[in-house]
Amino acid sequence: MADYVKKCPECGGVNLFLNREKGEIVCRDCGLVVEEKMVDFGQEWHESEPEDAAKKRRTGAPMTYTQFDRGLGTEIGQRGDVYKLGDKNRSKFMRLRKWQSRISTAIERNLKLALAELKRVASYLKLPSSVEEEAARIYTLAVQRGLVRGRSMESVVAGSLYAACRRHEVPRTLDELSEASGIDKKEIGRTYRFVTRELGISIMPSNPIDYIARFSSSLKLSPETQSKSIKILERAQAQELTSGRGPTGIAAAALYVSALIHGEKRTQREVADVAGVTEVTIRNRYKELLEELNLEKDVKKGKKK
DNA sequence: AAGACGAAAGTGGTTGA
DNA sequence: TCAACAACTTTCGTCTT
Repeated sequence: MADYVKKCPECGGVNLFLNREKGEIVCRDCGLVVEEKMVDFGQEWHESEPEDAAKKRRTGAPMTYTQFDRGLGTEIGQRGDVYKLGDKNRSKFMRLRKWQSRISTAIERNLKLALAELKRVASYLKLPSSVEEEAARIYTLAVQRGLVRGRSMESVVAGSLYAACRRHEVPRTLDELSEASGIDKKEIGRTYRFVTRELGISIMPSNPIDYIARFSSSLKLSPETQSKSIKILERAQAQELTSGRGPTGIAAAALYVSALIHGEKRTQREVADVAGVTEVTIRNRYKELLEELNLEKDVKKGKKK
């Protein structure tokens, strides 16, 4: 499912990730979309059954959204970088301005505020623009369904972003979302669950491997260590070691082991902080990994270096 | 002195009656 | 709605480097 190719033109990172499903290559260090072959990011409720009018109807007025999607989709295709962000924003707000004439002012005003907040949080987290767009779409749907009622706008924004991250397999932890948005972690989790359930958005359980790139670069580990940890994770998954466990803990443990193997020792504390788990959790996962995958000898080899 | 290890008790979320 | 349960955290004492 994942291939690693060449280097990111923006930051020189090696964490380029090809997502075949969506046909895009994303740099996981800086979030740059390096290449995008497939334009349509539309959700399944739009694209999967274009002729099925009954199903379409359940999300309200699909044509408006489809146009919205398409318009943005072509923009994302450009080799956007920080310097071009300004242009993108401008055209997005132009588009929003167009909406003003069509949509009631109450909803429109809320959206404007919310999208500004969304943009702020997204850029704080350095999220790819595709994720930001997805989150905006989710939020818009949530507003139309009246899901914001009784909840703060900010928490729904955070929840939408979290959902968008998960869908695009560039996961951020609830802690990170919480720090960026200033919303309580629990609250984000709640609205996230609520919104995804109400909108019928299905989300795969997040994969520990998705966290590796980011943790690894925070810890300044070598690419070898990083790919080794992914191999470890793949083996662990094959042996059902990962199910039911928190993905961040497993990712952290795999990274810790593989750092030991390659003689790039990091303390449990360091890894734990980056991953947002405790040392104890790392130890537990670490122990499981060692005995299930007999990595003891490899670790010893690493120590000699 | 710092890190690693493990036991024990506590917390918040999920599940199933 | 409530109790059981698993994963994770907190805290703390001991061992290792």
